[in-house]
Amino acid sequence: MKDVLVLLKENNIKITDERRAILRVLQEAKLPLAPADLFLRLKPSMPKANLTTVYRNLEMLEDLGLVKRLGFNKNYFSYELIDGREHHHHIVCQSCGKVEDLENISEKFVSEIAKQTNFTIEDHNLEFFGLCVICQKEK
Amino acid sequence: MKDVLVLLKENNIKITDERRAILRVLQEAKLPLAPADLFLRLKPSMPKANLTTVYRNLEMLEDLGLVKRLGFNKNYFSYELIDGREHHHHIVCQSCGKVEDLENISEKFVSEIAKQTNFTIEDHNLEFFGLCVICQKEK
DNA sequence: AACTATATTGCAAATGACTTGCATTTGTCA
DNA sequence: TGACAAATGCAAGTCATTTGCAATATAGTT
Repeated sequence: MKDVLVLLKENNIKITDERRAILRVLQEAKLPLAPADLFLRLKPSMPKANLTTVYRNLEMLEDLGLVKRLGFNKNYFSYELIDGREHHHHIVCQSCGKVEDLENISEKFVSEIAKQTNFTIEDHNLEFFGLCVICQKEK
Repeated sequence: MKDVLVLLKENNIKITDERRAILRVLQEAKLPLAPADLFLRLKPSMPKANLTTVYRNLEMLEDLGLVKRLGFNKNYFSYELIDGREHHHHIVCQSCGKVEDLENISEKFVSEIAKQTNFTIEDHNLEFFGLCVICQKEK
């Protein structure tokens, strides 16, 4: 968490209560949060939290590369703290909505695509959808 | 294209001028189109085309599995005709926006994820972003 | 501790993609 | 051709997200 504060300072970004709270909630959530959801979780400890500010801060954190925006929901984006985490992807249960992380997706795979297309690959998004173990049993 | 008309009939869906035109434009585009873009391309041959109808028809075509909705643009979805095409993915140039198809992504990859997570995998979205050959040279 | 420059916030209003209600029109099939 | 269900057009609504601007807070500097 130290690194984050340093990075903010380096970018002339002031450390406000709401920012600290947003970072904390993201960290505690351990799952991608939609702005509205983050806002709700912020409220208890920060009654004057403001949804607009949440949006602005998520955008700022994304620009700094501290947060990743994920588009697997139909009507809104979710945001996840990158912190020092490994690059990873997600698998989403289509029945209960649970999100699990996928670590260890081989980079070999990405370089294969680069070779195939001659693109320089800067980023990639891999999303998997299906039924988690619990929801499989409920069928 | 015959199969499409048969499928529509089987679902009590009427074949209207606008539907024929939408299918033709999607087919000619050979790339995913946003509803607004599709609407523009529709206009010349169909001056009374209506954006609401475009939305409604894309949704219907998606429900029938004739069209795939893609979310790699920030503010809107794009739609691509599936027709008889192989399941495939896309790589998007972050500079010029060009979209290329990726065929031959190994299914081995998907089954590996299934084993790792114990999910039943129903769907997946793989998107790659980078610089195409032309835009690499312009740097 | 007060001062200043600049960043941040809060609120209300705007935006823009997409959806919906409903009256009118059109396709299909007997 | 006629009847009925489905499709369309238009206007209005929805909802996530963005923006303008005035008020406030932060972080150096005196």
